[in-house]
Amino acid sequence: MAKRVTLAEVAARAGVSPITVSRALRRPDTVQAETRARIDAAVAALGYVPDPAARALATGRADVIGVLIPSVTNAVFTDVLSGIYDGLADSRFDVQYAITRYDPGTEEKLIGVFLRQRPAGLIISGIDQTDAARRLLDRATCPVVQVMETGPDPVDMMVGFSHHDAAAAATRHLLDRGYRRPGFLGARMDPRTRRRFAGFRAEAEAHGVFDPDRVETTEVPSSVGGGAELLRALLARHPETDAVFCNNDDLALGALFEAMRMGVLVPGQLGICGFNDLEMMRAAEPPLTSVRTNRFEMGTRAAEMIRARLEGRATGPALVDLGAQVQERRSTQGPD
Amino acid sequence: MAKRVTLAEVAARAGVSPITVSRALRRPDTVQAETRARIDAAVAALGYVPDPAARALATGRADVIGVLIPSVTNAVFTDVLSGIYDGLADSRFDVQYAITRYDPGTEEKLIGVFLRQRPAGLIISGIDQTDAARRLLDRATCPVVQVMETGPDPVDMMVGFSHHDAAAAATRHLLDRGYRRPGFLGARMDPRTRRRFAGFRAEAEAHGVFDPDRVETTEVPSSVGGGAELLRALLARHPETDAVFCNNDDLALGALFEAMRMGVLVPGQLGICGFNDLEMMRAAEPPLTSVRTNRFEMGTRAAEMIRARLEGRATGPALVDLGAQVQERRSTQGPD
DNA sequence: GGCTAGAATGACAGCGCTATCATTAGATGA
DNA sequence: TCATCTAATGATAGCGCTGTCATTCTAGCC
Repeated sequence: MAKRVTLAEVAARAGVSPITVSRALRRPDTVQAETRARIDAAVAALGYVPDPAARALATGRADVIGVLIPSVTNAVFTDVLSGIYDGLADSRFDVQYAITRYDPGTEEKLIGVFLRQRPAGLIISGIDQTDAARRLLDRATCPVVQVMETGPDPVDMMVGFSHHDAAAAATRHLLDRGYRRPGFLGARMDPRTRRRFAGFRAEAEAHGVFDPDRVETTEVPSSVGGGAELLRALLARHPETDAVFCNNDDLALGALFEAMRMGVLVPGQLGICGFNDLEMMRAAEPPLTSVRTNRFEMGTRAAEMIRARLEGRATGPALVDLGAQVQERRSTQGPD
Repeated sequence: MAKRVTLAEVAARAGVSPITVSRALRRPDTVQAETRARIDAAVAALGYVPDPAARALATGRADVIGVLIPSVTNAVFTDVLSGIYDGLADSRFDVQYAITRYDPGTEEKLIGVFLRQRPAGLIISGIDQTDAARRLLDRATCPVVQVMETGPDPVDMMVGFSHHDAAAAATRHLLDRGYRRPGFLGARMDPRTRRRFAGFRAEAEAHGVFDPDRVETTEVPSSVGGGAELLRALLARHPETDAVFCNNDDLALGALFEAMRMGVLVPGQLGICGFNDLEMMRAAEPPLTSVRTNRFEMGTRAAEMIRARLEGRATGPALVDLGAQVQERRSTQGPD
């Protein structure tokens, strides 16, 4: 591989001491312009790149932002990841991520592993950490951001939205459009999913239209095919159902296809509303109503909050609620 | 944060020297069972976790597998990433990824950054590295795996399939089913996309049915909405088109929805074939034909190849072709 | 001229771990 | 019994960098 070039070699070539090179690289303003120029030339000539491990050992800090997400094959999380990556693009920080597989125990273990590396910052998904994980985080000396949702008692900072309220708003939209026998389709009932269900339920109950038997859920991960199955099962039991709030867009898309197969007209006989507002929702036929969650921005904001803290800049509020917006489309135009 | 516990503290508690603790952790068989037991107890009692930076500095090797992918919001790559992650799950290695944004220059830079950390292994996407990147990789002292496709002259190891041949097979399938005026829809014409187009073209030409004017492409990233637009544009110019080979599944889904909007019957008036065989293809109505690319397995195999090399186990062939399989579904059943 | 403040640079030690060689204790064989 | 070998453990140094303090130099001032 590329021959290792050390600070000392750069220093020798520039005719200065290693520590001066180190300074020139990290705080250029503390080194005379002329010296800096010689050093820069030597760096370029030798193709020097600092060794992150040595730096981490010497400073007791790694220039790493750790990110914990449940899954990397779920677009919801990769959108956030992408935002984080973007928000850190022109910084000295690297993103290092790990996957919890929706398991709090795994998350707890990974938090420990990350903290041992003294990361510059930590971004974790959601608010459902174990007690032990919570204690670890409370003692962390780096900024911590919880993303994906808002809730009481943040560890440190938080960017997200209320899944309960977002689901309630979507449900209200269905009722506003005249649907009266709404059902709920859900897969992989993780905590956020449950809070969405709670929002659906609360709103439906407030209008006296909640029927626990029109709730169709499964523990398996969500998928388009799963959405089709859930709708089929629900309509078999409750053909009177006139709308479904789907826990996410994959399920909604599956529901749409299944409705087509069954000859059920959308939106006339069945309203369909998804959650997350993936790009495909707008392009579907009929276009599918969904709830826009600002995932990319969640990532960029989380990154920015950490950077502001680390760079000693003024930080905004510690809790940022990005809200969620019901994107009304034809699939919930109302019953015939 | 968790108080730092060093090797020395563990050693003191176990009544041995630090180096013995180090050995007990890394090569337990070289330490007497009784000693090891004392050490393990001390490790557990103190909650010791090794400092990766110090280890990397001392060994000149980081226990990191670097992964370079073009994008993290494209399911194609995250499936591979997920496979890699899975294949490394019970190992001492961490995955560290970086995003090239489909830009060879960025990729080149990132390869340099990664190599500087002396990773245990490197996984990169595709075969279109710059000359400079290629030179860097050739001099790398760690295993390197190119994933996503196969090609001549691997840097080291390779797992993938021929995009050209896979596209040709899909095209042949369309022709076998009786379609005679096939078109091509493509977005973000990166090198792999181009090779798929070349496969389509070669096969269509071999059957005398290629018309360069039935090719509709755009440079913007692919999306469902984009697929709809491309199909609309193609059919506006060439209403005689009786089938489309779509460069990926998003485009195919968009094409399906657009066909619905236009009242074009699928598969009777228009056959639609996608690429990658995402889960939704099977669940669509009509179910959409696509080309299965074994992305998760690509990841696990790449991880396994690196592990085998690092652990000195017998390595299989350096070039693994996982092929790609046309999944025939109703959307290409044939014209009326 | 002598003194001081501040800017620029350097010397030194050490971060936590492991590679390398050295040492010790016990086993083996003639 | 003594040399010889092997297994187990230890002492030492150093990976590449940066924190801390020390030193040098220049400019400015009375």
